[in-house]
Amino acid sequence: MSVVLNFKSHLSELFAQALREVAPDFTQTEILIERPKLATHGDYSCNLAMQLAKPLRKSPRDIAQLLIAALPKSDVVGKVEIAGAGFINVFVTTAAKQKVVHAVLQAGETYGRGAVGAKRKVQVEFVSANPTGPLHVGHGRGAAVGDCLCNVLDAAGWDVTREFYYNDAGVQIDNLTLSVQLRCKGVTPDDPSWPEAGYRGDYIADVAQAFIAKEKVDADDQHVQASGDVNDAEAIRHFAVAYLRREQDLDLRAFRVEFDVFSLESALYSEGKVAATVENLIASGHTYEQEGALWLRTTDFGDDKDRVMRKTDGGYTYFVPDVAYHLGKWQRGFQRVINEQGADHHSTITRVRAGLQALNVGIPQGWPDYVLHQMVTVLKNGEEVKISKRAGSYVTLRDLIEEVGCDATRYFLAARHPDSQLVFDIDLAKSKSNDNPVYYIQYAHARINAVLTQWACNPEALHTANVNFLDSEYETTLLQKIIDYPQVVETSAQELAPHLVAFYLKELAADFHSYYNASRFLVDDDAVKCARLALIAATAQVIRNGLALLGVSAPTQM
RNA sequence: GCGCUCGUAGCUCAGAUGGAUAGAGUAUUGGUUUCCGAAGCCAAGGGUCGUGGGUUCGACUCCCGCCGAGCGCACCA
Repeated sequence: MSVVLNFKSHLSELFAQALREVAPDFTQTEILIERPKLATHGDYSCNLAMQLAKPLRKSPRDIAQLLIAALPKSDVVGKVEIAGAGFINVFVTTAAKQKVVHAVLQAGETYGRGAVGAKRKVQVEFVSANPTGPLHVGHGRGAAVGDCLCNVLDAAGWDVTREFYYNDAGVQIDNLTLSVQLRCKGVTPDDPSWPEAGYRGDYIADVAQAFIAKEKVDADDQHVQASGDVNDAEAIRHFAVAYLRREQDLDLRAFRVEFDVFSLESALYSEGKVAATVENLIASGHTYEQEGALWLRTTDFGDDKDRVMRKTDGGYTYFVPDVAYHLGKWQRGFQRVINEQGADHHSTITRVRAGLQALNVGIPQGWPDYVLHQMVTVLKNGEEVKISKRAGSYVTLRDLIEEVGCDATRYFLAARHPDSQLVFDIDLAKSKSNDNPVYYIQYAHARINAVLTQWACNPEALHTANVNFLDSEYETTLLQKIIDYPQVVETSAQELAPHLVAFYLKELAADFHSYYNASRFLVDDDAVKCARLALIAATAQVIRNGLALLGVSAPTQM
């Protein structure tokens, strides 16, 4: 006999059976089981009776009465009540809830993992910063959200590939090359001859110095040796890109973010994929020539105006390699592709999708998915810091990690809905870092560890604890919260909203802290002691599992 | 002007698929430790969910108008 812990789906099945008996003609009605906000409304609530009121021409409360009478017997279901306009409120038996403790202790770090992803291949592209400067706060948000999203999808059973795409061709790289070259020749940004589009940050001087010193750089499986020849623009370009890629990589590593695949824009050209894509688009009949340029009729696919593909100078606009790149993602067999980007890139969505539709190779409309995070505003000394790459005014991800710490930075950047703008107050994060909710969660974990350490027995003994003793209000609340965890992971993956995990953990920690303050654990009665310790050990496990999804550490002491 | 995202407590933010009395944290005020970690706990005050309509048994949630904020509107990426 398997232990029922997914009460939601279990109840859903019970109500489906009752529905077949009460209203055989309406078995298609969707059965919604939700968690009521108020404890007095039970553990789970069903509004089926209200939905059936109209078609059955009966009062919701009467229908509720019939449904309850037809509900199959289950060990899970305790009290069932009709409330309000016709809600059916179900109270789950404490015995059923108590079973979660051993389930968690047995499952360990796999507790909360699900199978809805069915091992389907999903690719998440995120950060994808151009190698023209250090990573800043905005990239940090992308890194935190993207990485947590990957963790959550993985936990939900998807086969996740993390990918970083970088533009190592095009005008911005030309500007970078020129800027480094000028620096090599001793020209500084305050010189009147410094180009308008040049990069002015101090890091340009670092790159130039390294190039002149003939340094060797390892990045993305490439090993680049600087020639030191300041007149060789191609050598400078190659070196500068590798150098900045290495710097970004070090930052990402310090932020605990790792990628499976790095894709280069230049490779799309050298492998002929851009040219092939252009030919296919021309063959599709969705292009035309006008004023010496080649256009794609993106208005055929919902864009507000057509877009240039090939400029009058013969070069391609950026979105052509983008389409080629995404075609490649499709051909690599990803049923699902998610692009995590800053909201300032939202205009590319329509263009890329239009290009893919125009290719007419069976890519579904609305493919790929996008998660766009809104902009991050940085406050320092109470004033907004304007971020300008060219001017070199920056708040780098490295600064944040060093000043605030990796855990707090990750939590802060991932714990908000991507759609909402984020104010990162550096002074607050630095000077009052104890206010950060991440410490509240970690503290709960450390506290549990302290108790278990003082108990000084083998935790294996907890596997045989008699959980029947866990019946106080604090305990059932905590049990229910632990039971909710797998559902949180699933919803988080479904909504592409990793911040839900962060909020859940805060609630879990709060339930634990309340329990902790109202209870004693190292009591004389061995059976009671083991039961309580088993519960908090399970709580610690869920905290660890949740923090792991956020990429935040779970210290045993702090 | 057009498009995307948003507007919830003084501040920072949750409220998936419409549900019952809209929630946390922080700040403010008061209480809490001879006892396992007080980075904690308990309690109080604080709201016309930007605004005006609409849809229905029911709207913070869906639709329309208006006001406000951010981001886009290149043969840059």
